[in-house]
Amino acid sequence: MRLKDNEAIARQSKELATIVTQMPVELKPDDCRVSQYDRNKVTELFRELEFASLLPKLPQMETETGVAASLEVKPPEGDYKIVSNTKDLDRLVKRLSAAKTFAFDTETTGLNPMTAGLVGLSFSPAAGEAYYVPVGHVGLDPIGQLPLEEIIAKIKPLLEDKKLAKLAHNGKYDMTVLAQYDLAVQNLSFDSMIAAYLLGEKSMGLKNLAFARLAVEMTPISELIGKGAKQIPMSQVEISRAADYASADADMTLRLAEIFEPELKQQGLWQLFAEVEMPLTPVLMSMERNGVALDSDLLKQMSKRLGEQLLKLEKDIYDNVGHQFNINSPQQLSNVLFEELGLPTARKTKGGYSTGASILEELRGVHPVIGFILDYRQLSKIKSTYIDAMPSLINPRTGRVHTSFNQTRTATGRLSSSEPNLQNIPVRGEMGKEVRQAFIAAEGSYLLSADYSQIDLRALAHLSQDKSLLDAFRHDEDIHSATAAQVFGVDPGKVTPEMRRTAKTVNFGVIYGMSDYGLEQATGLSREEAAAFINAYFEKYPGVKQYLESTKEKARKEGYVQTILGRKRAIPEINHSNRQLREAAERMAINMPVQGTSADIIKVAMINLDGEMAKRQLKSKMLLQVHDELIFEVPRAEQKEMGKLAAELMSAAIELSVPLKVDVKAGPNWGEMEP
DNA sequence: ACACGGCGC
DNA sequence: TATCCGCGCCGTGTA
Repeated sequence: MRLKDNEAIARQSKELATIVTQMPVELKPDDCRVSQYDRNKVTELFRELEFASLLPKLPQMETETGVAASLEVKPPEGDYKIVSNTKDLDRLVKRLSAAKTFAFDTETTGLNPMTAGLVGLSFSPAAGEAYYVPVGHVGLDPIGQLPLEEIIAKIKPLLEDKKLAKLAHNGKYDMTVLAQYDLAVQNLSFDSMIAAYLLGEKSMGLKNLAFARLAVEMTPISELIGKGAKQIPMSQVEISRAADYASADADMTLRLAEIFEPELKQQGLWQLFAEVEMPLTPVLMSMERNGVALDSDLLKQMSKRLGEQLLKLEKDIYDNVGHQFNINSPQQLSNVLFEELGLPTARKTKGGYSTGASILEELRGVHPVIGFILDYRQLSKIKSTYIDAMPSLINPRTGRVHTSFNQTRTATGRLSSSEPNLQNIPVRGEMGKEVRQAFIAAEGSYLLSADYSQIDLRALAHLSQDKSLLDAFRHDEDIHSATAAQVFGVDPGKVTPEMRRTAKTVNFGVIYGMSDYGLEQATGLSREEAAAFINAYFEKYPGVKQYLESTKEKARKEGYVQTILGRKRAIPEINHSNRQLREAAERMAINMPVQGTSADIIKVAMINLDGEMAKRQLKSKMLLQVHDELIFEVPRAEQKEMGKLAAELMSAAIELSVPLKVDVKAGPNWGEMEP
């Protein structure tokens, strides 16, 4: 079920949306947060969405009109108070102190926590009890505000007190905002967004969760600040209205935590939550706040140079084709190549024939324009995505780019990075390298990179306990060469580069659930050769084959698969009657435990490293994580110690049946690093 | 808003 | 018989 389906349904009927939100989890009567619903409508909807098999699980009708009695959706209700004088503020501080645990939330002027201004703070020490402290509202308002300094001075000791447990929804955001006010939140012990993520909720927004899990329909923020061009900042919203809104946020966060905590425990996810995900949040916050420095001059110079090269390529392309057109439009390009020039076609898309790189690559020799187009594509991608877009993301205050690491985005447990995505900076090719050279270390420092060698395959070796794979890693063999030797049946010394390349493709292919068709596409092999290779592979690695089977079996039986730390991914379509959907589900089931175990490992490493760096009072800073790699900014004097520490703690993060090997490099920028 | 294409691991 | 190998984010064109 995709989110957009839910949203479309939600527009028509909130009640149906609620039911569908619960899908495809087994429905219990309690899950229907509606006063009534029309069973015919639901039936129709489920058939349309191919959920007919779940119809018997719908709560039974209790009346002849087909109306089931259940919970009712309500607006947020509670005792919400505004704190705008010293006496009330002092009282609030005492109340929160006594509670030992409280939820909090911030209202700000924007979405970017690095630049947003604080508008107000809300607190909830108990369900149905919340307080709003306005600090940054502007304009005339019948309700007053205390001075920012007084509020910070009194709230700071609470938020910085390690003995008081804080709850928040997307707490990294609030912590980052408050950090700009020199307030370092300690002991964020429960983030309801992360809890929802681990529990496999479809939508992680507070409003959606409150609706689906608490039967509370919260006010959308657009009701306060508007939307589109007519938006106003929260600072211009009346205090009384902001207070209700913000109080509900803190209140619902607390209530969600109360139901999520037992669920996490019951599902065996508590340790992952409390000892990995929650401790990771402040580490990510500091990485984001650290940011990374850019060589703006180099970017400018590259932009100019690439612009000139692109103009030349454009001319070459137009000359070859005979007229001008928009090369960036796949549709127009398809027309030119396949209609006008009559080149052989491959895959079809909606707008015409596919013009992807792998297809153009096949046509390289057929027409001289193809080479120019491929070059154009490559340069244009690098220029627009990685060069021209970057300067606008430099924070004027820090002069650095501060990516955002999202902890609740991926299906496997990996992090993702956005605004900008620093996890997909080019690395291959001349130009790719040059882009990386624009990511530089501060004066007197180096960038240091520590990356896991073959972590996914090591995770596979551990999970599958395949004897040959374990052996290969225990003897620190070149795994792709070892695979090639095994599968081609030659001596390790006799493996050709070609053989190794094929073996490498297959090693990765296994992790992705590759078919003979997939292998054929990815290599030059014929279908038969590909199938034979895969067969030979599984004969040499029977443990891997067995593991893949048992993983799929687990998904079929339990409905989910897991990583080494118990992280779960639901695989709802594993038993689907549509073969394509079912096989796609199988590939997800195979891939998630491997990719997710790697993610578990590096997360633990990050937490341990952050702790040890603080303990040793190192000046080095963790800047980036790129799935199997950590990048630090390291004063020259700490380079040796930091390299050793990173390698040690990354290797020791989680003990597997095979060693975890870590390679360390350093240099003045991300593009020029040496061991 | 969506599809395509393309960058990373 | 035909067949998209997993996970992301983002710029561009098209609607």
